Amino acid sequence: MPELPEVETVRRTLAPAVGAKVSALWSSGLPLHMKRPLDVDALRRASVGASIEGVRRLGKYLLIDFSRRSDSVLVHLGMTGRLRLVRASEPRGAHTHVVWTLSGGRELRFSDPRRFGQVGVASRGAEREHPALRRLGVDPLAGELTGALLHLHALARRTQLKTLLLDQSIIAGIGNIYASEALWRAEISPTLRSYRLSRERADRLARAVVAVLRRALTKGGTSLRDFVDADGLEGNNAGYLSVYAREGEPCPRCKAAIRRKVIQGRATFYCPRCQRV
DNA sequence: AGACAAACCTGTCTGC
DNA sequence: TGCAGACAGGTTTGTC
Repeated sequence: MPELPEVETVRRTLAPAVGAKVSALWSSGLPLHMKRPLDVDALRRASVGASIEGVRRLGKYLLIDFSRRSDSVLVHLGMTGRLRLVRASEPRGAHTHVVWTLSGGRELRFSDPRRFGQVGVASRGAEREHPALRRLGVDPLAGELTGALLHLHALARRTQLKTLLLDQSIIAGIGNIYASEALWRAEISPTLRSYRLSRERADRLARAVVAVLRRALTKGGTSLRDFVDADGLEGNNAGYLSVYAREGEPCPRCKAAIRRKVIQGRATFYCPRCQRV
């Protein structure tokens, strides 16, 4: 579900939790990401008794910082994960796996039916040494993504361009929806071999990636089924998708029928006429 | 190097 | 109505 715009939307809607003090932590005890059990003790040490100082985002990961604690809480939403700020009186839905009890009668809850998400801790100030964050590439919303950089990485690889876009060690935050959308916007075929990407098209693609992510963010993210922000609100970007999940519909640019093709095991949508190899 | 499949899980939708 | 199968926004791991 959540790619960079969705994760950033969650981060922003968690702002009202800043300053809240954590009094307790509960866990379902079920393992999350890759069947690894939650380190509940580490989570408690990092958060219980402290106040939330801020929430940061690295790629699709969220980092929650606490006062006077050397570890931050690390959250990845996986496919169906939700991080919600609710009143403690609100009923706890199924698939709730971690709950932080906050001051002011509120709770921060992590739920995830498929349990592909992650909740853990990372050393504050040395987050980048965490295995999950060590190899993250540039952040497209931080102005770090340039055509030159994208071109450099593309030249070094022979893979299909869409696969390159999904590689978090190059650009952190693009997922399956926005990979298709950015390639459509840049008018480049998802199957183009990376090393054949011209510098000019790399510039265009870099701009397209940023534009597509920025617009999605202004719409509060894309909700196709599961995504909601910390307040439980769905995003409004789904209606602005040009090709994703629109197989057979006319291309908004040239009216040719949009096609679906599996690349790297993931559904990929593109216009066969105006996206050229 | 890279393509591919499977694995981790549950829910939903489709077609018979 | 029931059931099987396909599919889902992510990441890791293993095989060829």
